[in-house]
Amino acid sequence: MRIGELSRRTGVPARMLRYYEEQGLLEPERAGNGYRLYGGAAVYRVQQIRGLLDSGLTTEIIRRILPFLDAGDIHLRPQCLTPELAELLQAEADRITARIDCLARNRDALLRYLSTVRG
Amino acid sequence: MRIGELSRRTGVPARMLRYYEEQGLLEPERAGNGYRLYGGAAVYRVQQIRGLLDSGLTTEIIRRILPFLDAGDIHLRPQCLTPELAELLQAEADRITARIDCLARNRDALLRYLSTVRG
DNA sequence: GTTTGCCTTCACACTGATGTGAAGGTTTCA
DNA sequence: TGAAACCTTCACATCAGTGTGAAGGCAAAC
Repeated sequence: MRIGELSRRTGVPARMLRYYEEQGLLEPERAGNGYRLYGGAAVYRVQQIRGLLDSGLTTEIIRRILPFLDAGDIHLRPQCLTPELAELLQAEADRITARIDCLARNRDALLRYLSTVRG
Repeated sequence: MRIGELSRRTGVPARMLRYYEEQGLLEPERAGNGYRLYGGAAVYRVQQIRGLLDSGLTTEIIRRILPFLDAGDIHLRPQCLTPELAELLQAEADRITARIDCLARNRDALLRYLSTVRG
């Protein structure tokens, strides 16, 4: 699909799809006329990017961990994982866990208040 | 305590503590000479603010939900909760849940990859 | 063949969170 | 009395993510 359809299907402005590409998060094919061409998987990919951005990750962090988030097959060879990279991924996972804990704690407090007051 | 000590104890630059105050997230007392004076609870409060900011909330959202996050007592009277406010709090709780789901999904994928490759 | 609706790149503006530093007041200590 | 270490306000800069629009190419439809 072209950029307009992807934009419509994800609700993300075409401007941002180009920006995410510039940041190395999307790599669409190009048609002969220069138009960007996205596969169906791009819809999920874009939603994933937006969710992570909205949860406080930067495009730089997302770019680094993105190859390992859908790791079905290709990256499974151990030589892809240098010790430094493993450490980075583990550190990011830990930061994400800290975010989850913080969010869960505060959301629960919010819901507790709501249910108490609502009676 | 004064701003320097709070900064030291939280690791947050004094500059940002003043900014959070400007945004309505902190309300320190003032000494006769104009110095800001924080109570001990400010340490936790600041860490809470930082955690939420790092998880994608804005100072504006934090300001709105903050009074209800520590709701031990004061705000428990139902007349504090207009239907509009309840809706807003519920909507924010839902957004937070969406963030948690997104983060957990991607963190789990990351950890799955790590444990597979590490063997 | 011109209009219409896509698409392209490029540039400039804005916003929120943050860094940096100037200019000056207060307290403490040598 | 003066230096050192606090504090104050104010202003200007930076950075990432986003909005907006200009100038122009391509393609389908009338």
